[in-house]
Amino acid sequence: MKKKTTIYDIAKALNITVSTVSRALSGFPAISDTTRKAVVDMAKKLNYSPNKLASALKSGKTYIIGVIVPSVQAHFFASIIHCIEDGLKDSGYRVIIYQSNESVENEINGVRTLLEAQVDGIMASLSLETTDVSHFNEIIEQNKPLILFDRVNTGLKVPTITLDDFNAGYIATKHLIDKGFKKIAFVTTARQVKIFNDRLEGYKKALSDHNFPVINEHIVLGGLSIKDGRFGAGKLMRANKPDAIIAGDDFTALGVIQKLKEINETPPEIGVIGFANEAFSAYITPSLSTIDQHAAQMGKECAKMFLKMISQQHPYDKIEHVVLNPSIIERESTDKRG
Amino acid sequence: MKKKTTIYDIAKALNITVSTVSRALSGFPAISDTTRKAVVDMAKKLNYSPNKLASALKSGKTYIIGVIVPSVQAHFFASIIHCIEDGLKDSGYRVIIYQSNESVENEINGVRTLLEAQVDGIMASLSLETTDVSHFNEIIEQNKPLILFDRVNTGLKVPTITLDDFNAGYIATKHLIDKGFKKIAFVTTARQVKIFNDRLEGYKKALSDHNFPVINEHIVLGGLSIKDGRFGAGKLMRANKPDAIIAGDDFTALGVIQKLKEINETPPEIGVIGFANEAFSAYITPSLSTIDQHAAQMGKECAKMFLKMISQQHPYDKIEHVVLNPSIIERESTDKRG
DNA sequence: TTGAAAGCGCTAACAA
DNA sequence: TTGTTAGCGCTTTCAA
Repeated sequence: MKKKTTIYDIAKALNITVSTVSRALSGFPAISDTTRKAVVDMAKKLNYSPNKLASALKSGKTYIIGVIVPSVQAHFFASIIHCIEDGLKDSGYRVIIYQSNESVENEINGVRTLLEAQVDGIMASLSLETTDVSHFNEIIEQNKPLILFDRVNTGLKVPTITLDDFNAGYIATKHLIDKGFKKIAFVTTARQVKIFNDRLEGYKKALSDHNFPVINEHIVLGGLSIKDGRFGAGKLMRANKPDAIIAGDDFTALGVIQKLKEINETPPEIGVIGFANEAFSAYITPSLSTIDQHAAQMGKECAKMFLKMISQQHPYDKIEHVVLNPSIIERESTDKRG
Repeated sequence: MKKKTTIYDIAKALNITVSTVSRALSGFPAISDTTRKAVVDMAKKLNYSPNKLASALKSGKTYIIGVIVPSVQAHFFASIIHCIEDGLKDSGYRVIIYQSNESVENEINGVRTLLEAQVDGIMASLSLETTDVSHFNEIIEQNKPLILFDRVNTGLKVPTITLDDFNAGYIATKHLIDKGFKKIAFVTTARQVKIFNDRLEGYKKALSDHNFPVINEHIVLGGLSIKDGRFGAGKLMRANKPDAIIAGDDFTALGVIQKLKEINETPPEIGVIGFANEAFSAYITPSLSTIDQHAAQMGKECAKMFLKMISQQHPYDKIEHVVLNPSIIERESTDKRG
């Protein structure tokens, strides 16, 4: 195994000192063009590759930022990550991803691991399990930027990028009302997570704004998954049948649709709408109406926010909260005719 | 901004030396229990968090391995990553993901970035653009494990984990033949990428094994996407119409199905099968028959291979090639009755 | 414009 | 069982 070349090798070969080499390589201004060229050429010749670890150890900056998400298998988070990377790469920052798999324990581990890796900042979307958020405090204490997105928690005094989920719930409901549905049910998670609560509240508000009663047995609290969707739809259709169902996310909506098809109430006979615009939502039959959560924009805003925070001398000098507006994507599953 | 605690702070507080602290913290055996306990307690008290950078710089091991994939937005790669992480976490290794977005340039950058970050090894699946693979040589020269998976290249003398794609193409074709389809077409990429070539060859072999002619105009070479699928299906249905279409991947198959539905040749009237078992494939209408690529198993094998490589004194002492067998998932799109 | 030298936080060989 | 000390490869202050 051949020894890796360091700036010492370059220095020795050119009979200059490491400081000169370091300066030449890092674009320091006060360097003669000849020296710089000689160094760069020699670096290439010796096949030099900088050790970012050493640089980071000395300078205290790794140019790596950590992103904690529940799972990259959800299209929404994959998109966000993609856009965060995109928005950050011109500034030389790289992203490292940590998946919590919806477990607080993993999330705590993630924060620790990323901090030990000396990341320059962290962006996170909370796991469904997370209620206590004290494990994030260490980031703030180290004065490193922490940005929460989508699944946030008001207990932390940090910038957030969110969707207006109350409004998301509201417009989903209003859309169904506008389409002529009169008995609208809601299948969602029993967990006390802000964004899901907000959607439910938006639903209730929309109902009462339009003089519809909020019927308790029309709200099914369970989980969010295809299975939960099937279960929820089954339960709803057994008694006091609704004529439309809002599902907490697109996976759940898919389960609802499957169940409804099985019992010959194929949407839009019963209207169905979801949240998140997953990859499959446009392609199932009937295609699923859903609320678009603007993953791309959310990722972009995260990147922008991070850049803004490190440009301030104190990252938490002013804490901004960006709220994006959801929009509805109308497809067949709510397209009731007549 | 308060100063971070280091092992020096712990040493000072306990009136011992840093080496003792280091040993106590890293589970070195020859340490008295009292000292160890004192150190651990003090570490907790001072809220100590190790600087992995410094440790890595000194020890030469970061316990981070880099994974280069075309995109995490493809369900297949997201699953693989998940399983790689899973198989590696017990050994203390973390994964950092780099997306090539199907561009060689990004791939080259990825290798460089990961190497500069001093990863302990790299796993990669090649971009569609990649033909020259010399940028991977540096990894081998540094004697670090490199494992290629799924989209591999025989030019590199490294372990590989692949699917038997020839067989994948063969069984997809055979499945259609068994179902009674007689004029089977193939829509795939024009790029010379091994796995796609292999599938096509498997298709040809299956045809000739069953005494069907290989008809040139039944092979449409373009790209792989929903759009390409629509285009391919359109082109095929214009002249010398096939009665079944194999698509290079599930996205392309989705496009094919969309087009066929539009012209009232809804599958399985015309049979359609894809590759990859994407997230949506089970849920579209008709549900899509496809070839399962065993992402989970592939990820597991990658992790296993890496662990094996680092356990040898020279990672490339013996180079293994793991080939997984594809299996077919039969759904509605090929379920021709009578 | 360049050099000398200290040190980032940790590990590990050697000594005691 | 613990201490001493020399680095890992780089950046950066101070001096020349």
